[in-house]
Amino acid sequence: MPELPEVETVVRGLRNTIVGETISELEVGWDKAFETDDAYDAVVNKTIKTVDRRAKYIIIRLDTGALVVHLRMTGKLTPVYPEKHVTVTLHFTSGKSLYFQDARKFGRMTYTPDPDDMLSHLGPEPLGPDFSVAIFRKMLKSKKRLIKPLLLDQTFLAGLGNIYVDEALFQAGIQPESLSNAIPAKNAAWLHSAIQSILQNSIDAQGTTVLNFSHGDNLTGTYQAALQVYGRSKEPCLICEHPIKKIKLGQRGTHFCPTCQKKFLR
DNA sequence: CGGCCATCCTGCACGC
DNA sequence: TGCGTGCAGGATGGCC
Repeated sequence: MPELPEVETVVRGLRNTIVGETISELEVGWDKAFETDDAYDAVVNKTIKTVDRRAKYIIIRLDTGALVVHLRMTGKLTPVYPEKHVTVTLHFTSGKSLYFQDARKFGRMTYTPDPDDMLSHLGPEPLGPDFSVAIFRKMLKSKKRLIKPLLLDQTFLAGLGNIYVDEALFQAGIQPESLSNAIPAKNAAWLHSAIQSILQNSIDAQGTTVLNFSHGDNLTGTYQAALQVYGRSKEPCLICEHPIKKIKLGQRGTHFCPTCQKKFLR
């Protein structure tokens, strides 16, 4: 499923392909994918000005207002007509189209007059300029929550998904059931560093690959091979060879090394 | 407030 | 081979 780096790659592709296009028609193939209420008039005959990313949301800004897209698990945006699972289509006056393809139908497209307001509940961007180690330490101290569900909470920190949280906690030596306010300063700094490097390395890896903008189905090549705990249940830890453990935490599959990652409770 | 649960969906891995 | 079952997951909202 698309994590933040995949969404960033999609956004960069869209900047090259749909900016400047004028929407001539909005076609909804799956009602829940786009609540149309007043959207039709707000969207048709509008021109795409910019494409931005906020966390895992894609913001397609129009003359006024914006289309906000979340790909969730299986969503893709592609200029090539996919034979199946098309939930929304934007047709352009140029004759081109943009297809929202989503096999599992979790993805959503929304029209909003004010995207910044719509997304104002989100926490800081992990790669943003304000997300310093000092700030992060304060954020962790201010909560008394299990670290894994906390990192997945988009109002706390925006853009991390299940896979990258498991990887970041492994790199920082923190057991996922640790309490946020009990994490030592050193581990908090490692976690901060791990979050940023995992995201940045993954973005860089995709940026160096030739990809069309329909990319985003899976973790591709480079980064897939770099996963150290996710999906490696019962396989030996790459550091200590102890079997990787998998538990359920906050409804999510959670992978960690019981010996390399310490459980901080107070 | 924090944690847990169900919900939405369908492809896919697995077992018989 | 083919079928049935269960799992996967991001975000939201309800409940205790």
